[in-house]
Amino acid sequence: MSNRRSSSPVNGAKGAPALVSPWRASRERLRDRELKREAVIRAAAREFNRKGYHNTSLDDIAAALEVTKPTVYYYVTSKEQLLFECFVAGVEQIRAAFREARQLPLSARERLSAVLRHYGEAVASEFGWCMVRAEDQDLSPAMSRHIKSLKSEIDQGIRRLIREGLQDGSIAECDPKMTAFALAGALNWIAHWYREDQSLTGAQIASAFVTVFEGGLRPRRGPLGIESRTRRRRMRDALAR
Amino acid sequence: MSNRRSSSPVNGAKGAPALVSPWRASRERLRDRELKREAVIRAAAREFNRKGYHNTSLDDIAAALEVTKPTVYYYVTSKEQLLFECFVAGVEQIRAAFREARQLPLSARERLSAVLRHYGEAVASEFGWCMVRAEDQDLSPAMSRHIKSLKSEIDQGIRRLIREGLQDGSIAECDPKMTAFALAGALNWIAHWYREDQSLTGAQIASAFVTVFEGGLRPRRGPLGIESRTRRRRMRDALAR
DNA sequence: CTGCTTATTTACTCGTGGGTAGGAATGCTA
DNA sequence: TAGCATTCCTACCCACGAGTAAATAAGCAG
Repeated sequence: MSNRRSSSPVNGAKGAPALVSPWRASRERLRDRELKREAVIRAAAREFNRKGYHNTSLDDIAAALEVTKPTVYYYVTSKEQLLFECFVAGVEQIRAAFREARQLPLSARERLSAVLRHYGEAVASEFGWCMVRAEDQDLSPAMSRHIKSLKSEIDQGIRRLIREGLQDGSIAECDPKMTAFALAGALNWIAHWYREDQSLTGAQIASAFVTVFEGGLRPRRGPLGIESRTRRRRMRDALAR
Repeated sequence: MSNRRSSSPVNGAKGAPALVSPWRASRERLRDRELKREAVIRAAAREFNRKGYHNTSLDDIAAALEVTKPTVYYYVTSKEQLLFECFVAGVEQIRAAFREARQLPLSARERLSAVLRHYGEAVASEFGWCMVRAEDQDLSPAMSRHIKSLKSEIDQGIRRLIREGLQDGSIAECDPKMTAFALAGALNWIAHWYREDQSLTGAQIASAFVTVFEGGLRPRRGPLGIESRTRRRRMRDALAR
């Protein structure tokens, strides 16, 4: 980094100015700037995550970066935009999950499960809070519309996978709309409690959830093993009590 | 209502002053006051529900009641308390659901489903938003602790029912903690979208969710009917594509 | 009628926080 | 060296909203 300047004049003196373009420095500054901008957005995400959008001031975010408020404003235009960028960062992870799943040579249910696992990981990630809890109420009508359309896209993607599962027989009879709400809701909610209990990774939680969704609460009647029969007897006893 | 006062003097003139106690008026004023207080809390719940806690000013709440801000402060001591009262009103419905379910002579899974149905209705109710989205971050440490303990009580209640279901065999093998999170999360999330789509009642939504939870996504292999076999073939075809 | 209580108002205080103006470093270009 | 762009800071503005002081209206008690 710092030696660039000292070597530059030497090359320049040899008559090869094209080799070390004079634009290089400015390109690197641009890249620097982009990195800093991302740092601002990540810092905002962390603070929102910790204290909520309304309880986080731009002074807080600036302090977390060890700069002052106007510096933050040098990289973003408003607090609202900051939230929006965090939101988009989170949503992008989920959209990637859909693209990836589309390639998999699996039944629709298995593709859905793959998407849900990624979905859960995204919600437990740094931007999960912003993605899940960015309230339309906190944003201008224009941004609110934009966010709603992104959310709707994800919702429709899940419903579509469910419908495909109904078609290929890998998913049991159900109402796609309500089922999609139930699945997404369970995963979204992770953002509310994950902070407090980090004993599991996002991936582990998502997998546990998917297992519940796939199997359901009601026990499946396979060939009855010994413990299954015991259980059934216990239940009869309990009911007879 | 209004004729009571006109008849009072007549009774009083007959020499039966004890019959119309002089305290009665003040007792009624007290009751009036309580009714007004409840109206304030309900109005707050509605406004929070529409615009969120931070985007609702006490002036808004007052305006909704067609009074002024100090009047609201005559009935509650702070905005925080207002949110807290809304929260408690919501939670109380759920606690009632647990008490009720305890009496039912059913398997644990069925009792759990009954609780979840009431739970879903409560979340879709007037106070659902406040109950579900009251952020610890928005409240003083003392209230935050109080709210957390109430929430935890509900969580433990669900886990307990799940454990009972594992014991009596009515619930399939699962991790009680994660399963409770998944179920509660799906239902809690209703508060995020129910405003927008009121085509179903809270009870209908809750029932649809419970059906999904109980059955699971994976089809159950009963005696294969014609359509089940067709589905399986379709799936093989899809996979072979 | 007089005084006490309840209920509600008008008219404020004051802290907080989003956002900005304008200047000072820093460094690149000519 | 001057000159221009980038980056960051100090010092502000100002709107909004929680909460309050104090006055007023409306009953009711003696």
